[in-house]
Amino acid sequence: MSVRTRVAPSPTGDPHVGTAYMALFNYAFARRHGGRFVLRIEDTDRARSSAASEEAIFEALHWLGLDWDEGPDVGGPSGPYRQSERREAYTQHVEALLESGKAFYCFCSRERLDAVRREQQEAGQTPRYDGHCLSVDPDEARARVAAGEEHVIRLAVPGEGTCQVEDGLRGTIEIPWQQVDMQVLVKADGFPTYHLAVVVDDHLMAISHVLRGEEWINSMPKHRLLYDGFGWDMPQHYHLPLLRNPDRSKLSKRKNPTGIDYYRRRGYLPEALLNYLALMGWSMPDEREVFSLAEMIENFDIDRVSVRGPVFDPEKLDWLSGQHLRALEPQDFAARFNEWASADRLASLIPLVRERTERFSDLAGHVDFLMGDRAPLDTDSFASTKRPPEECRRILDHVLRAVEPVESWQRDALHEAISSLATAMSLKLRDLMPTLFIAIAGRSRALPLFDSMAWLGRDLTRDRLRTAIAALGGISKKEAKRLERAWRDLW
RNA sequence: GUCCCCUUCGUCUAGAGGCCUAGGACACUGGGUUUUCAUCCCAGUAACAGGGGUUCGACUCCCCUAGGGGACGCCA
Repeated sequence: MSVRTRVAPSPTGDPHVGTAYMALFNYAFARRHGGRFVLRIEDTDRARSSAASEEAIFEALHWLGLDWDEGPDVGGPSGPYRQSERREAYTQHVEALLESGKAFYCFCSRERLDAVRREQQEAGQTPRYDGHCLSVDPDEARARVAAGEEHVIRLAVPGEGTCQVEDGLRGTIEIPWQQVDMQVLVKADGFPTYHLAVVVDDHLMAISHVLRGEEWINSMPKHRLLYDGFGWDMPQHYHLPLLRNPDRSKLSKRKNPTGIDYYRRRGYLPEALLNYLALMGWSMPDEREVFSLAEMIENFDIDRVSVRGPVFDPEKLDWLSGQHLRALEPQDFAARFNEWASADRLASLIPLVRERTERFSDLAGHVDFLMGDRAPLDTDSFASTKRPPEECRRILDHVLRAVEPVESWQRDALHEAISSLATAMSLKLRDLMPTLFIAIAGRSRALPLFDSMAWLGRDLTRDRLRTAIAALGGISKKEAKRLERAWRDLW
């Protein structure tokens, strides 16, 4: 059997380092075994998926050099590779499940579902569908569906016993069926959920080995039921550990920069990021730590993956980046630098600096905090704002919250979000700005701030606000509560 | 709360019963090279969560406890 692996990101938001991590291991595994690596887009969530995000995923993976043999943009024998374009496959297969009684129509209202869930939670049980619509006669159900009644399709789950599943890294895992929910397979909008789509697609695309995040372990029984229901063999599954924040919770953008683009913009070499990610849970047989993607592939052995959730450590990434950078020949170094400080990026800065420039030598001084890192900050850095650290922290905390929901990270949207924040705080925008200038640019006079924030991008901006707050003494648990309340009272 | 997974230096890890006085890397500390800084080199601090077994022998196997994480959505 030939080896085929896949990475299956969902195109919502900015491409995540977790996606790069999964892509890397699936890529290395496929290459090591002379197999094929597939990119599949899981865009079954109509509300959140976007074409822009999909494009950003392609771009990010290309930058990393993790090229796929089959995918939505390059095609392949198992296409289409976008789940939204594979709907007949799902409806056709779920029909078989319906006929054999392994899936059933459900007409329950969300209100009823919420009520049931609440009761179960109060009774200390695992929230789970109570099987209400299981008792609806199949013919009656069909009639109701035909009459246009809103419905979903659910997976029928055994009431007793335990399910055994195999994880390549952990061995046999047993989960009581009682714990497994009668998962929705097809939503009211006719789109499949992840669980249906992933099983159908992995089979139809002949995926032989699934390397995915640990968060999916508890879904294996549902998938097992589907594979059995279809009469298919289950691919070998390996659940890789989740990348962690320093507090060991799952790596999240609230606590860490998680965008691939963040690392790209800060000038990390893609090979360094890949090298670092490879070290998260995997090691070379000879314990070498600095290596290339080719060397990783050459030595890749899934059994050398450890299952402990590794904390993402930016300092070690920095060191690795230095190792790769210094290994470059001067002309390559220059070429790579050129690539990073691309003509397009530079050109996008010109409108901001032109009015302020008389000689080219003025330029570096203007864009230093954009192309480069912002100067390191401490409490004194904010002296010019004439605000005590506590107030600066409050402003920055609230700015962080205010820009969080901004979808299109553009100047006008940022301007609007922060203006309304100022109004809500009973401040003039210009009273709020000095603090923000220090946090973002590191000085009180700099290029237009909203343009700068837009240019920096979401992660970099968020990171600067966060590090500025830390420089101001940080936020204690008590203060966090106070800020949370103050924020809520604002609106 | 229920279920599942995990537990070696601060962090990433090596370790598949005796090779372990537990090795390496980052970070940190000290020293050296260097006009500065950085690089580089050398040295140092620092860990098997706890308790029971199994065994002649446990970091390695089993059980319990504790801690951490994850899942419990018509999100993936």
